[in-house]
Amino acid sequence: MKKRTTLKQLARELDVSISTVSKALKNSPEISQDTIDRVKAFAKLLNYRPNNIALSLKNRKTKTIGIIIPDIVHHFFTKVIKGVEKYANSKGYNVIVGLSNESFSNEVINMEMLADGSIDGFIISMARETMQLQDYQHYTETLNEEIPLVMFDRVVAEIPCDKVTVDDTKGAEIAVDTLINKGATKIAILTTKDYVSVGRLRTKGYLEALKKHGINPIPDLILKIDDELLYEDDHLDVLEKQVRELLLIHPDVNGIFAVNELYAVVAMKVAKEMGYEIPNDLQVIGFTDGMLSKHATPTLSTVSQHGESMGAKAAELLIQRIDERVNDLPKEPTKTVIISTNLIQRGSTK
Amino acid sequence: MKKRTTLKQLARELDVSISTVSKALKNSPEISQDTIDRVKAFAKLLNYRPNNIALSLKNRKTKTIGIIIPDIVHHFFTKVIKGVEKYANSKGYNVIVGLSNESFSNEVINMEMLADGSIDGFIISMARETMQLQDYQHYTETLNEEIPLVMFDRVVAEIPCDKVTVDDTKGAEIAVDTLINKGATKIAILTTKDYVSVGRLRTKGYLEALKKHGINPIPDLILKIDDELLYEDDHLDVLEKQVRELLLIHPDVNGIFAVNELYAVVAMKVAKEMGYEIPNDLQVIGFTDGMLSKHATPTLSTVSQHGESMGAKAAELLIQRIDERVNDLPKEPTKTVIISTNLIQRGSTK
DNA sequence: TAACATAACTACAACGTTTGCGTGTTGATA
DNA sequence: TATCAACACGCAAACGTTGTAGTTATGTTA
Repeated sequence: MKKRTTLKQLARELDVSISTVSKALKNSPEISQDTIDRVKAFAKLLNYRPNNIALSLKNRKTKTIGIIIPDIVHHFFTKVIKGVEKYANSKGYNVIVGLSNESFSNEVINMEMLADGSIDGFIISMARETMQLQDYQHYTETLNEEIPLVMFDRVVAEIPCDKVTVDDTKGAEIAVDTLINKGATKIAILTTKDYVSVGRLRTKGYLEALKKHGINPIPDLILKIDDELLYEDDHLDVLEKQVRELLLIHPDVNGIFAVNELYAVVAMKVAKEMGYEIPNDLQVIGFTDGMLSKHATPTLSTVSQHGESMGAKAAELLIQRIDERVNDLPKEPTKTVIISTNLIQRGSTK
Repeated sequence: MKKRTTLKQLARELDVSISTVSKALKNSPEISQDTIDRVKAFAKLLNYRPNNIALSLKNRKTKTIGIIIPDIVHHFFTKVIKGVEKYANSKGYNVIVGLSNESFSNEVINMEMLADGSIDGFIISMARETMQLQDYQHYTETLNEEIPLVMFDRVVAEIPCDKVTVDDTKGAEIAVDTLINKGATKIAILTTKDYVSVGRLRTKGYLEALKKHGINPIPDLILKIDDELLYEDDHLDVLEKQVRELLLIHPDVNGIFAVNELYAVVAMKVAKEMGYEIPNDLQVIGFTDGMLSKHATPTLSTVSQHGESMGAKAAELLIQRIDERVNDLPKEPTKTVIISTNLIQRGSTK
């Protein structure tokens, strides 16, 4: 295997010491201009590039951050990665991606692989299974090892770390509020089981909006979907069936709020098949502004989560913590940044 | 900054040498069982984990591969990453992601950042700008430094490296063939400018299918869209307008083949607005099987690219090259693996 | 009891950097 | 002609590992 150019090689060939080469390349005043020029010229000739691994070892930092997400085939997470990447790159950091595939053990394994010194800190959104099991040991261990950790979107109060979330409750409330203001009187919600924090919070917002308008919630209209494997193709049928049943029993539903865009799009599809005119007979609002929302028919009104901003913010918080750690600065208390949502109105609402 | 447990610390506290600790942890026969047990117990107590950076430095390999893609907010690339990740992880590799955002300079910068020893090899899909400029110096340099490189999807013949592509021509041909067999007689194609290799190849397949059936291509029906910034929201209007014009001038078009799913979905939207019934008046087939295809109305028939397989294959090829390199094996000639496509028939065709 | 084998360690170099400090050579000063 | 800066550079340690080559004791054999 051909070895890359090293300081040692340059030193040998130029007949000076390694330190001289190193210093020359850094324009150290200790070195004569003459030598500096010679070294630099030769280094360029041999295409010398300092070895980052050696630097990482010496400096005890890798300038790399790890992001662990449940699923990359998911527009929202993809946006977050983009935000993380952008900010991180601007600060000279690289981003290493780990996928948990919603599995607890994958999450643990991935984190362990990276916690061997490969990264300076983590950005994480919990796997579904982790939320179910409520086993957060790997997070606390990471924190114990003083590896900074920032959670986003799917967070949990028990872990004392910086967090970036969306104001799920508020976003949902505004969505439902809008539905009501646009004339919807009987509004269903398509949400997830309660262990998914975002589902729970968005449901809360839904209920609050109803309450504000003096509407009594009807249990039948709250569809808590078991999203296990939902993004695997076949399992959407279950959702379709449930929506169909709901509309059969309550044909006068005229508003639907879905906690993600996929649910919303499926709901629209079923409703259209059943003869509903959207938005005239039935108005729909989703959550998360992805490809589907933009290109569904009709286009879907939705609560935008600003994934990219979330990613950038998470990266910012993390890098702050890393600096704090390496410079032995006093520890700031952990903070939770809430990225505000906004409602994008499109064709599925009046 | 708290430092992690190292061999040195263990050695000091156990009052043995560093080498003894290292060997004990590896069950070396040189070390007495007694000592092995003591060391291991203490190591576990202090939660010792070998420092990967130090290992990377020593072994001159990082067990990390870099993947550079034009855009992560793109279902296809996302699938590829997933495939790469899965395979790489199974071989003990981590994956570090760089985004070029379709920009040449970003691509170069990203590659340079990683070529400092941070990774053992690259998996790349070219940025659009790189294809336009046809400046491949950064690839050849990488190759010169003997850093293995595998290109996928957007590849170019000039670079002597392993490649993974889809049989774009064949896939397109089958799609158009199917359209014809299902009764379409006047078929338009929505494609990209020719510098995008996949666009060019798919157009070729389109032409071949027509030829096979003795249909004369009509230049008007070949829409080469400048996809600069296409995925930025506003710029879809341009596409819409062009499709609309096409259908106004040639209202008897009864088949559309689009080289990606977004074009297909937009075309369907425009056609529906203009009163076409899909698939009765007009049949549509796209390329790339993503979220949009599955959830459009009607659902979109499409040529599936098997992104995940492509990613896995690329990772496999790359890791082979890395092994070849570190073990100084004889160099195999470069190969190009073609992942076959298949047509998924859904609602947009009869 | 001298010679030697064996078990159980330890020392050291190396991977590629950076950096504080030491050192040898100039030329100028007293 | 001693003395002393200033200059230009080299040395060595450190980051955390691993593996090869010693180095001790102890025990065995002739």
